[in-house]
Amino acid sequence: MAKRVSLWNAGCPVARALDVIGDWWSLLILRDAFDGTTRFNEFQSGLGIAKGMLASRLRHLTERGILETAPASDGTAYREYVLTEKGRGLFLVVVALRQWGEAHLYEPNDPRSRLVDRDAGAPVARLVLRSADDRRLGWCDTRVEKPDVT
Amino acid sequence: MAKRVSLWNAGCPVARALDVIGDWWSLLILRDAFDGTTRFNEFQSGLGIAKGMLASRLRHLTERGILETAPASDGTAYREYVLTEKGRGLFLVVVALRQWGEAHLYEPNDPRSRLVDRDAGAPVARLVLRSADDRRLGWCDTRVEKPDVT
DNA sequence: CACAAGTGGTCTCAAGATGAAACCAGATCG
DNA sequence: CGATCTGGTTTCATCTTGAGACCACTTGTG
Repeated sequence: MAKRVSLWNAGCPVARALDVIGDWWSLLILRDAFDGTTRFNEFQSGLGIAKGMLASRLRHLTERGILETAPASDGTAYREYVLTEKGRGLFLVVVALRQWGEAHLYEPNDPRSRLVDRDAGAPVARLVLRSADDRRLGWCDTRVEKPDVT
Repeated sequence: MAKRVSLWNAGCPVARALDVIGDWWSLLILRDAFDGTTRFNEFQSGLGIAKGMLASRLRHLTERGILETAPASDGTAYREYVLTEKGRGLFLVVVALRQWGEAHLYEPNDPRSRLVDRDAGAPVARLVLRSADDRRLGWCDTRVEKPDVT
């Protein structure tokens, strides 16, 4: 689905990433995929998305190598959508969004889903940015280095 | 700008976060903001966004407490848009997107911007998800725990 | 096997979101 | 003071999205 503007050729990885998953639905579809959803109808009823949109998004994510279709694991002739390695790489993006949402968008006691460690059952730790030599870095300890234009 | 569907009341922090910054332009605006952009015209020419859209997005981000307007730091009577504490919290989301883009969307030698440690000048380390007791966690080591519905 | 229901879509149409460009008021510059 | 820059608003044409009808194939039921 051609966007009005394509960022595909941008020299910035953020822009290129958004070109692939920057629309309203893609990250929600991925969130559900990480949560175990695999079937068209599951996505559709879970998200309340229009079928046409869902078909278009799933096609797009598949073309971009984030999802792939596989024969249904329950033995029926239907297909299911599963995350590829590349798609699983987006897990941290979803986690970062979740942690920001938890920290800034809820009152302390609002009910909300939590991401927990499967073994311990405890909430996961907050993500932290570190330098190559393992110092903790904040936003202002970093800068963006433009590519060489030589 | 009311979206067709609002996710604001979702019990999922990911959905609620996307309700705020899930559209095509918001994360790009934030990326530029993290990169030091503060003025309307800077955003507009840097992104190639239509002025109406930009005004609408900036208003939205301001209403949601992610940006705020301040008197221009250069002494003129103009205003500038700066990130709030809440907005700076989105830094890790942008970093996660960047790292995924770098890892999966570029050929090894394609030129691209990099996020580097300001002191050492070296690229930052990859984000890692850890448990409360500091074990490294992968996607399948976690699960989403739904809120109590008692 | 016949038939109803479920799955995984496509197609169409109205409404909403977006891009482009004109226009404008106040601030700044020379 | 007039020209230009900044930070928008308004309007309009176009693209995207949501809702729902429709359809082919699969599965389940008797």
